[in-house]
Amino acid sequence: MHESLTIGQLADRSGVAPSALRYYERLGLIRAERTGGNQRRYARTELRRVAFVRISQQVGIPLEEIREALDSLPAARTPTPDDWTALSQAWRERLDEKIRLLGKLRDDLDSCIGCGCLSLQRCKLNNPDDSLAGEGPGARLVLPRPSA
Amino acid sequence: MHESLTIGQLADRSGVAPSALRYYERLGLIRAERTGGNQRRYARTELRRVAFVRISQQVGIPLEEIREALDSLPAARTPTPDDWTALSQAWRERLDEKIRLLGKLRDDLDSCIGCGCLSLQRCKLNNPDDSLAGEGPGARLVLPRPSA
DNA sequence: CCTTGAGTTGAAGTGAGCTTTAAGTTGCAG
DNA sequence: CTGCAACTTAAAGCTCACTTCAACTCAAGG
Repeated sequence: MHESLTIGQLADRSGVAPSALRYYERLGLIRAERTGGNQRRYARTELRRVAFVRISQQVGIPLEEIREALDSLPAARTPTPDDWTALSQAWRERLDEKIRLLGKLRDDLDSCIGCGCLSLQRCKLNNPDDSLAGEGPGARLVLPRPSA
Repeated sequence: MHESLTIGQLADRSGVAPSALRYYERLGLIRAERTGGNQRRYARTELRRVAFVRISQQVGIPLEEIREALDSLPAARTPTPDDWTALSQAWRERLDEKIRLLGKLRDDLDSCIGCGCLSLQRCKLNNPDDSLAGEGPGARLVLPRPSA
């Protein structure tokens, strides 16, 4: 038991529930071999994939986009650290941008809340170009969402 | 027509859909008077409440918590700028914390993705104490969510 | 061999935050 | 006073990211 992991072991090691792991597999985020009895067996490298998924979620990236990113990893060989680093580079830019926007929100917060402006429309806090928008789930047309 | 606003006018000015405004009202986030014909009429100060709701959402605060915060505003008189500033102070702390955590995530990202660690459990990126967790919607036990 | 815990599936449920729909009422411009 | 856009409601629908359930099957220790 150190070549491959059962779903329970992967769950314990990753901190992600088995049901979530099965869900991720359905979405194509991770993959598993099967035993003769149809049970999942995970290569240890899947642990890294799961880690990447969780980190990406914390950056506020939806699973579908994470899947697209993971699809860019070489399928033939086991991804090298360099592959992973390349992948995380784009995320890092999003992270930087998010941090920048939150900083702006913070700087604007007191002045805008305390000011006389009653219009979100003109308010710099609601400027679409500066929006932190377009994050998560839910059924909306255009609007922002909470995030990590 | 500059004493009170119709729902359409508030929607236009706030950038929030009428359906969302009605939803906010059901949750107790905003209030409206009614005309003889049962249509909503909003005081201009409601614009500020809507602004506060949207800003708070960008900070990653769920509507229920936003409601609790808004409930702390004086009901009797129209809230002063000072009232709003006091209210936003707590949010500002959350914002600072969020920014700090995202910064840490960013600093750890390359090193952890590039490193040999395969365990989210021990990895500083997944340390519960450092978690960006507990954000948004969805049915989960413990886990983080995307955010602004 | 037998029991028991761990794993399997598909389908349905959950929760946040809305939107959409249906069926009707109001308000104001012409 | 008529016509039409804007409003009203309750209920149902939607997305995301999962969890829970029911009904099994598998794997391994005693």
